[in-house]
Amino acid sequence: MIANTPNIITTPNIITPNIIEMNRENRVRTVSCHDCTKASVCPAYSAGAGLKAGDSGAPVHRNVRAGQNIYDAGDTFSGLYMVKSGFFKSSFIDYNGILQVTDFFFPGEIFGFDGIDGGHHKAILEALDIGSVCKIPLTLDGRRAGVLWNADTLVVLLQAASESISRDREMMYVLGKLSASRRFASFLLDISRRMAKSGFDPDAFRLCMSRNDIGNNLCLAVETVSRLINQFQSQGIIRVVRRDLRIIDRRKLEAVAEREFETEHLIGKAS
Amino acid sequence: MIANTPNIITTPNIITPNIIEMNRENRVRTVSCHDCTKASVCPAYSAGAGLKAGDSGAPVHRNVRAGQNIYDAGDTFSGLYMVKSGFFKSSFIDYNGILQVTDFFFPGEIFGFDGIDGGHHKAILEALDIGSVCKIPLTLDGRRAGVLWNADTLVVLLQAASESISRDREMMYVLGKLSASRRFASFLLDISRRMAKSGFDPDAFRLCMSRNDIGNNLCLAVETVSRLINQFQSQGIIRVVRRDLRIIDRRKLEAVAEREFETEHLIGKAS
DNA sequence: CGGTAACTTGACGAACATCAATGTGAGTGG
DNA sequence: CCACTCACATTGATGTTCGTCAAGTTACCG
Repeated sequence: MIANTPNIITTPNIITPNIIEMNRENRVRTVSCHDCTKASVCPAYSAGAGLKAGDSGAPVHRNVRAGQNIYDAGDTFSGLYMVKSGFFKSSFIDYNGILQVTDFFFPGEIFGFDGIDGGHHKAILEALDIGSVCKIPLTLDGRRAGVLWNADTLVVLLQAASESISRDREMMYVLGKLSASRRFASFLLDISRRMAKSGFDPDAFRLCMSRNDIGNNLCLAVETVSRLINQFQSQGIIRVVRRDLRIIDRRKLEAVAEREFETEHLIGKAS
Repeated sequence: MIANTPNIITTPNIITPNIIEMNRENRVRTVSCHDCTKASVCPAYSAGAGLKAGDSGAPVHRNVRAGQNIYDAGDTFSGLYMVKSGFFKSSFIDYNGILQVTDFFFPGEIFGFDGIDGGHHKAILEALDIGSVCKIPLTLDGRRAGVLWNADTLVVLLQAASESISRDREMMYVLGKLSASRRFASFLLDISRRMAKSGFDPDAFRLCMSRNDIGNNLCLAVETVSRLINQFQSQGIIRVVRRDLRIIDRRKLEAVAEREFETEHLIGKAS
């Protein structure tokens, strides 16, 4: 999918690793890691600081349109990805052929861990909008890391993996133990938090995914999600127009997520 | 909890790293990593091969009794643990004070990742039986790994973390999408597989955890677990006497887990 | 033994899925 | 500019799974 080394254009900037950016299919431009707004959270930055453009371990930038896949299930693992802009969806197809949305990714976040164990990606990674990612090449042949990788970098990766584990644990809890309304409230708060972390307004944002994706991710029927949106809206907690969402009463939303606030069970009841 | 360096007893064996074993409180004995049956799957083995007993990075062996904790929520992260024998339970307490059983660990498996992100353990790790673990000291001050750790070792850890992520994803799927009977069937198959991997009989083993723990882990009521055990038993799939379980018809168990086999919905129905 | 924790069994209802029908808006093409 | 389409979203009616409550039963440990 990503042209790895062949199309690399060497630029005057040879002190810092260069990034190949592909605009609409074949247009590419190189960017310096130093200019990257995500450098502070990027494991490639510390590791690649001494790399030259064209080195096999140099990060590769890629632009995508909505609906495009970064990788598919079964693709050979060849590195991790840092979201530079846009929003991404991670899903996989279970042995019954049913799609399962496992996660969403926001700018500044790292994905691709699903490919380390076993050497092949288990998930499908799809762009939900126009966006860009930076691929951090990483080879794990046997037990030896790619030559460009030092212990410091791997610690950063280990920390990212650990964060991913923590989030998954949280998610297991949400799926297993929480009612539909608490799940949805938790979901909104999580999105809001990550939006803020990515530099967006935590109280007014555009839901980048469909109701279907939300339902799938929370393991709720689409209809339930729809009803919850309405319920929250009529309770003055949020305000939604299509996919644009505004959190009106964050306190109340948190209360719902933590059960302090008993939501009227409008769902599944004959009115 | 674990005395780290003070009680180390240096032995004649100084070529390989030595392990401190503490029997009933204060009795300790040193063991060589070379004699360890889990060396092939242990990240400490490759990393520690050149260490001497007493070195700060040397693995530390510890024996535990049922009910003892390896670490508690909030404990400072100081390393990962490899299960040498026995069975362990990982749980945490959510912000509502409710206990959530997240995982079980079998001989040869590694736990402790919950402490890497943030530097403090989020989980409580309890021994379900008499057993022993080997602590693999690992410090992550800032972004720098403990001096004894090389890139190779960290790759092993990264792979273990990735496996943990894969397992968690699987679990999210189980919790969110599967019916009670499919969950329980999946649970039994998972236990069986891991039992086999640990060198036990995959078809006849002792459930090391209580019904309560199973229910909690699968996010099912204890009563439901009890009913499912009965149901599976009357369908000739398993045979259970207290905690001793035998898989009679593995094919059928797999079919239940994958929905091919429609379990009679004996539950919640007036007979 | 007797007391407690673990487990089983039954009855009932609530929460949510499912089914079905309708609404809505972004494209597309004339 | 208007019809047409198609995916996405809403809304209502009905049914099933599983949690909850309650009352046993059994093992276990002093």
